[in-house]
Amino acid sequence: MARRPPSAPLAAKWQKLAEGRCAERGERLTPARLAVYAEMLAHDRPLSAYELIGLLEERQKRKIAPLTVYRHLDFLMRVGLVHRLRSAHTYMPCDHPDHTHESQFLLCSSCGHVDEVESTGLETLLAQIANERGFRPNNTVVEVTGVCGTCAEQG
Amino acid sequence: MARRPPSAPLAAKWQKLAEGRCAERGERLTPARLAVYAEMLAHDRPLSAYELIGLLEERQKRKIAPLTVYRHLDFLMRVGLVHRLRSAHTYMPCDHPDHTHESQFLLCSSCGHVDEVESTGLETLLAQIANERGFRPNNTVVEVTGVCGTCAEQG
DNA sequence: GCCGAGAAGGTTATAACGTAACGTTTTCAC
DNA sequence: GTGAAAACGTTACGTTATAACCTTCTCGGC
Repeated sequence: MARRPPSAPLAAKWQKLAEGRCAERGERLTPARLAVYAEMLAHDRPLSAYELIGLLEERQKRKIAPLTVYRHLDFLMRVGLVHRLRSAHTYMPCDHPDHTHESQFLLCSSCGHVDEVESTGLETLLAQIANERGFRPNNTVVEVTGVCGTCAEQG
Repeated sequence: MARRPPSAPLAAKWQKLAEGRCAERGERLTPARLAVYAEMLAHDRPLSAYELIGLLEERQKRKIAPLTVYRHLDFLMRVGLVHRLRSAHTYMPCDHPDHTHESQFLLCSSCGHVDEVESTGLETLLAQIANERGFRPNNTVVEVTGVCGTCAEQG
């Protein structure tokens, strides 16, 4: 890459965490990948791949192909920095990037907020259910759509 | 509709259950809706909306618009006869159509088989997690992708 | 330094999934 | 029969995701 593309501002703390996560796995956190991650962190809500494309194009003043962003998203999910929300066809940064884990999500259909939950009890129970059936889990999706506490109070 | 469209053969038992389910809710199980349901029952695997369109077009020898099938699928999901698998963008008939319930799914990435599980323990736990956060659940997706017992044995 | 292998990135095109807007037909209570 | 609501059809479109292929970059070994 001739020049590093302009990126959203990224708190040093997050960048360190991201670099560490990639280094652990012998993966490369390239500027292009970092730019996608930074763009996601710059917004406090889940973004669709095409929203990301639009934001990145605006920031970098150039055309970006869908495949490019999808590849970066795949990478970021592989190293555990990003989650995909299948119910909403959106992606969001992991709220607990300091360790690898399965997550569960509570998606508010009113305000769009997503609460990332880590319930070991739930994970254990799911593992048990799979185990009873000789099933070897690979990837688990737990997404609850509804109305969050804040929105529920407001009517 | 002038003539009832030719449908996949449908065991009387399933049709009775489907009619019962619709009657309970004051919903109409029209021939077009039944045709979609029957097509799904005629295959022992989850089908995508567009696979369904193809199968129905072949059987009925006429063009069918995507929207038509999506509407019928929405109806069938609303009355609880059909589930949507978000991980796979597919739809399958409910394995326990004799009562309403939340389901969890084990999807085998090797043979494509889907095991529909009903764990009240899991439902309770999910309800508890939501409740602790003041969250009012509306729809819950639990999908575990992996390798089923049969495929795991075969290597 | 340089060179080769593999990872990463870019480009074009297209497949797959899903919905909007609008008008017509059917059903059913009255 | 008649009016209202549900169901259905048609055209067009928007969104999400991947295929195939080629170029560029990175990094270890010489």
